Amino acid sequence: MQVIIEELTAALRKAAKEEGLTPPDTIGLEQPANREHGDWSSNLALATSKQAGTNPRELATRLLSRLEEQRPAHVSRMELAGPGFINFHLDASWLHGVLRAVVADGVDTYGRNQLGAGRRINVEFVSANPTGPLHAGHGRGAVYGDALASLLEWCGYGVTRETYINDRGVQMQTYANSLAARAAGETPAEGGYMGQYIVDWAREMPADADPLDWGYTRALDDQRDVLGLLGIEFDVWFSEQSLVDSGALDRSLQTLRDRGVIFESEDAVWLRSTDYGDDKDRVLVKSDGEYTYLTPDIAYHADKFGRADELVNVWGADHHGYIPRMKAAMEALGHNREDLDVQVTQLVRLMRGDEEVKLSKRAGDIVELRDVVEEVGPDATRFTYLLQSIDSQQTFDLEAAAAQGMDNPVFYTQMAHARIINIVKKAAGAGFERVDIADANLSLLTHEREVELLRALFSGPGLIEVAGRERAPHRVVGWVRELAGAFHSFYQNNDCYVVGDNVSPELTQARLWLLEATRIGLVAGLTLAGVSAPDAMWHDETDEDE
RNA sequence: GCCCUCGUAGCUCAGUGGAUAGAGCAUCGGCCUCCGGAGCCGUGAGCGCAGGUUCGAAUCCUGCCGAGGGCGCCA
Repeated sequence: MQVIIEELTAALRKAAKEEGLTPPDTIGLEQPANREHGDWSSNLALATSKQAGTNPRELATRLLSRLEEQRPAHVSRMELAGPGFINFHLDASWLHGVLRAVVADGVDTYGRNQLGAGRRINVEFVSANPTGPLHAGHGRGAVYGDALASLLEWCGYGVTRETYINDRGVQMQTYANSLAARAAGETPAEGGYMGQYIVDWAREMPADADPLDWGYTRALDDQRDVLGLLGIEFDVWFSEQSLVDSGALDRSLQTLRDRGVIFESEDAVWLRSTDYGDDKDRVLVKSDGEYTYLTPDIAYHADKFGRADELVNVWGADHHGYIPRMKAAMEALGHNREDLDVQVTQLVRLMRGDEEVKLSKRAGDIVELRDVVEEVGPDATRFTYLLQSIDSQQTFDLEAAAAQGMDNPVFYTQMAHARIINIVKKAAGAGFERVDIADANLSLLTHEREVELLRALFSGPGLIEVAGRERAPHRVVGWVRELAGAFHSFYQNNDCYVVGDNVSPELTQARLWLLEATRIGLVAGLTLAGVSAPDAMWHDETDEDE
């Protein structure tokens, strides 16, 4: 599918060499935003004019005459433009090859790449304390982490989805105490968990149950359940306690000691993290003999490095200050700091229309993720979380996310898929089944709307690779919305009926294949987002007979 | 005070160093008997401020202003 880039690049490189220049390793070639600037544009002359000892426009003119001697395939016209760009105008024929390639790939292959080259990558996300339900903020990290994992799989990584359970330490004990207090009809002690869910769960708890064990299971089940609603399943639920039980924690502490990066002071054990870029040294073992939070987490990350080549952590914004010390610790253990990538999700503000949603019915000062999913549905929840870059704070409007209308991006995108399914069904009803693609005359697809659709399909794979590199699944979502938009424009246009009195059977065939390619793109994009591609957006009486 | 993220259209947000910065909603003006109904087409309006690097900066660097978050022998 990228063959057009290779051909144009090769032609440009050849022309540069003929001019006695050493072309850069990667020749700039892009699809200009402005269609008047052609289908493809190269900055080669701008980038090498200094080397050539002439001005960019002069150089571009010379390169153009070289290119004219052996015009690359599909090129209908080339021109010098602006400060020295070389613009290529192509026949629509280059896109017909794209259509064939998309269809040959199918939904399971379209857009895949080998960015990861089979490297093992561990994506850790959610990692919430097993002391209560997940809230809306967790939802953003959960959906982001899951979509990122899917994206990385698509980019040729071997992916492990993992979450860390903070199942030891004071938080757990506080939680158990709070449950016990509520079970006894008392208010939890100062600093305890005050949410309504504690009251509810204490009521469920059998009288003879151990609040710690029972509460742990109850919270984890709740988390697993709500994640399941969103289609999120972890390969590994990693217990912090297991690091103590297995001796892994002591071993990693010993390794740090052996490496000479530990010192003792004021009755505490410290990591000399300032040697590795941290702004202060960190306590690993407190003067009372207890570990800090950091210590088991170091052992945990060391364990993950034993199972993967690269680590990605998805953390909430409130943990960002923790990054330098964890990177320092990994470097102190001999790992590459670049192999630990921490992605930080900024805060989510929940709205319902114009009104800010601050309180959950049950959880005290947070809104439960479960409430969000139940109000807007799994697909819309995922899609909405994924609309924006995690670097920006997000305003999540429950009302808008739940709306059944084209204003809602998830509905809009899924609707494109449903429309395609329906058109194909109607075509079949009119006696049109797709012929073999080799027998279809794709060169009939030259309408502006058709060309736009094909361009969107062309750009998908490149965009997915960029998204994978940038760890930015929201870009895939942006792309699939664009594809849906291109389809809706095509669909709505009165010149582009697939089946109709004014449409030749040959054109119907070509358009059916265009629909199939579009369907593949939509399914691939929606799948990467973890969102369904429904065949219909609603049912009426006649449909329900089936 | 130091660190992180953000600051783009009236609003919510995109934008891999490229040319005239995009989309949705809202405004205004057209269109829609057709495959499926919540549409389609067009219009106006913007890169927080000041420097710097570059042939070229919303993008990279520095400073300032503003918003949010973080700076524990808490987790």
